[in-house]
Amino acid sequence: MVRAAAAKKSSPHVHEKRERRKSEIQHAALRAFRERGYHATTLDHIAEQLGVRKTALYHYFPDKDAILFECHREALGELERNLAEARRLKSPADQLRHVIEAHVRVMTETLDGSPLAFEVPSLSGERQREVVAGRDRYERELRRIIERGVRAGVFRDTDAKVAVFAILGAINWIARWWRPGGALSTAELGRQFSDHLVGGLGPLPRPRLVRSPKPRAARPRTRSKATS
Amino acid sequence: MVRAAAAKKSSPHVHEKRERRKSEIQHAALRAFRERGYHATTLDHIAEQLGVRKTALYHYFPDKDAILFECHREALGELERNLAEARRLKSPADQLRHVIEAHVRVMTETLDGSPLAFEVPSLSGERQREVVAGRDRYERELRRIIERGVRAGVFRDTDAKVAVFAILGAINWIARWWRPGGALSTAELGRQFSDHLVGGLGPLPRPRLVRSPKPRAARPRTRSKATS
DNA sequence: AAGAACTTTGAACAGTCGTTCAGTTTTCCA
DNA sequence: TGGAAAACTGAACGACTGTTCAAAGTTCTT
Repeated sequence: MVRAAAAKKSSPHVHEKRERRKSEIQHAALRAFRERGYHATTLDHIAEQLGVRKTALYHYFPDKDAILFECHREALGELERNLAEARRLKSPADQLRHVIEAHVRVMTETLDGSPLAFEVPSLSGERQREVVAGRDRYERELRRIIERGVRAGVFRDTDAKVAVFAILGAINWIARWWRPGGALSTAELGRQFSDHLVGGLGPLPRPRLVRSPKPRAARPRTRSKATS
Repeated sequence: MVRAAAAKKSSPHVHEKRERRKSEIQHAALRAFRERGYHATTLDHIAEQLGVRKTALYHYFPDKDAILFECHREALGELERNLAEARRLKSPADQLRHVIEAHVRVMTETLDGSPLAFEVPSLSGERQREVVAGRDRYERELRRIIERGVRAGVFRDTDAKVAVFAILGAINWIARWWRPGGALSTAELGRQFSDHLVGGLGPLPRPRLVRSPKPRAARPRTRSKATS
């Protein structure tokens, strides 16, 4: 115990170096997950990118799951930071715009285009619960922004839950087609996404063409309760 | 050879029954893939839902991959049929609206909410190539609709590629939160999606708030060439 | 009712991969 | 420079799971 305490404080920058290495491992893992997905990625794949045997990874993470978990923790942290920034803006439209553009930046720059969001179900037990809780917090906050926008009249009356899912789906899907070094800058991508996804919440410019003879009033008024 | 030919034509409705069973297997597989993803799904999981041992599946599909592949083929077929329907509509906005709503219907009703699109990389070799080719055809067609809308002035001048990715991302993500039996009808979900995603391509209702001092004209004019 | 065709089964195999661990190499500090 | 701490390795294990196959069970046809 005394030894452990002594070892812990022995040298601050040893611990720091270890953290840097952990981060390297995480990024190598993210790149591998992007190519093959979590389950199809072996520890050998990750280790190979680092010029190391897979057993070396166990000095930094207790198991494969933990690598994915740490990636999620970091990503969620960044997203929450974005939310905090957005809260300083006035209008719901600006807030939503900011969150979208910042989220796009996280997807492309921080996560290197990795499909982290796809791999939540790959986490097991307690870890999955924690990540899901964080994700739910984030989604709830986005929903609130939209609901305030609806109340303020800047957004069309819409199901906020569905709108948030549409927005996050579009963003998460970036992992499937965007690659670093593409012609499209992340800033421009973010801008186009926010134009598209925030703009789509505004009042409908044209009256919707009626496709069926049913009167529009017959449209059910239910608000969704999406299970899960 | 003669025997094989005779067996093939022996009875038409035997073949039909076999097809029905294949379809049952596919749907059981889809449900399993939804819960755990392709790689985390074992043949035992699929077989268990059918009250059968996993070896029985080999009478219908040569391997696990083939089950996923057949699901993809069917889904792509439906999507192409939707495109054909859309082509009969006049305006690009209506076409896009129709394709989106029909695609949402495929996601929820046909595919039972299964994340098929997530599992393209799980396919191997030749099969993956075929599915990717089909998907690319679909995406290209959507892009054309948007480009015509831009030329016609009903859509804002926007990068069609990015817009299509945003739309498909939102739709594919449905698999991650929608569950059969939810309060939201698939028709209503489709309508809200098309409102959101088509509406977002219209002219921006409000002038964009300038966040940085850089003049908007400085925005690069490049069209994206997303790698892959 | 009998035989053929179809369907399902149980056992077994083979390859993959996460994980453990004792020991070696490297790095760092006194 | 010597010794401790940290980083890494190689070998091996064990569980899982896709796949094969010969045989048993079932369904259908004549």
